[in-house]
Amino acid sequence: MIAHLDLDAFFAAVELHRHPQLRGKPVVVGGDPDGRGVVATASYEARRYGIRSAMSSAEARRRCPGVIFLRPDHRTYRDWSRRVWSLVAAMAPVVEQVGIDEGYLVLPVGDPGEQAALIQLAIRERLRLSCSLGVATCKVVAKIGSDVRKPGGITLVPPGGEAAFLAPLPVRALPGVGPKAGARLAEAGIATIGRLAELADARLASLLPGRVGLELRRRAQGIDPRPVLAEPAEAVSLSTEETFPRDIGDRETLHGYLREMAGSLAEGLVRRGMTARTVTTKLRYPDFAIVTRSRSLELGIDDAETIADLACELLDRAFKARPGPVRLAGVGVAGFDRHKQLVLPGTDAEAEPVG
DNA sequence: TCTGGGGTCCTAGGACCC
DNA sequence: TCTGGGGTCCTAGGACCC
Ligand SMILES: [Mg+2]
Ligand SMILES: [Mg+2]
Repeated sequence: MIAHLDLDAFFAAVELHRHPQLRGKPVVVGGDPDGRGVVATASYEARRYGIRSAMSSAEARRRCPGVIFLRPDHRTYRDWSRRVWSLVAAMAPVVEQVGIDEGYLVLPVGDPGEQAALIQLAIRERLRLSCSLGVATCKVVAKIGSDVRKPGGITLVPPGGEAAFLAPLPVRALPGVGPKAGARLAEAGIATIGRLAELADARLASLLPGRVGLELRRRAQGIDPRPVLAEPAEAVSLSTEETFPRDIGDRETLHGYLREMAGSLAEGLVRRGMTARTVTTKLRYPDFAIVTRSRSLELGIDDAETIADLACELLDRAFKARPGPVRLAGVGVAGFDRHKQLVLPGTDAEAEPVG
């Protein structure tokens, strides 16, 4: 059996440790309510006012004028996250962290419900943090399980009971069914995971085309062969972006921001001992449309100048397709290679034509 | 003064290769 | 010489997750 563990209102919970006088009050961790900020996490008291993650901070304040806003402090959350996951790692044989506040674990031998309760208790007693767990035979069922009795819940789905557990739940509870897929399914009258699970091939293909639909139907049936991985996945991209308080149309001003972002990306690459072969510039326009332009090089780079020059050139290219102003600009790098990698002598064999 | 920031993965067409 | 069938890489866009 495996478990999915998810910390409850994690950012808000960490902030309540730093500001205990705020306990019991509605608290939002998020961006500027007088600007373009959004809610990252709302405390459970704030949720009583209908405040939710991703809601604009201005809307959150309309719903609860007395709500206390705190800016996110990711470094501190990462520190707390490390404490949680090293504690869990000491109690479970295999741990795969998949986000700052959640992960999968293989439970130690013994009664799975008891083991999950022990881990939950340890996190509560040692770190004073609340978490929820789902225990099941596969990832997707464990993950949904951790969600259904939040906060502070444990849900155990017995082997063989997966499909029956999932069937009555709303289709949006299935990870991978987001706003778009959820709306398409709702239009078609598919409200529950059970209905998705029993869709015939043709109907599925018309509603959720491609491999995505096939995979979601398998998950809806409680079938998910993904293993719990002991090794963290290698990063495939690194990016930084900024939403401006006011839209910016001036090319030179944007170049300045892009150069700054290029600098922090270069730092990130050097710190990781990586080089990148692809640079991408991203723009978001007032109508929320996103335009990206990217360019790949033959050799990897990790210096601020080169990334900055490319990012600015890509912005100019994007502006030819669609001129500004923009509300957001960003730069990303991808196509990583290990820095100072040993170059091996060529081992290519001559390939034969096929067919 | 609606709508963050950092990510992953998928799709689809064209280039190019065998 | 009316037209195969892969495969990979690149680019751009998009859905989704926390
Ligand atoms: Mg959580
Ligand atoms: Mg989570």
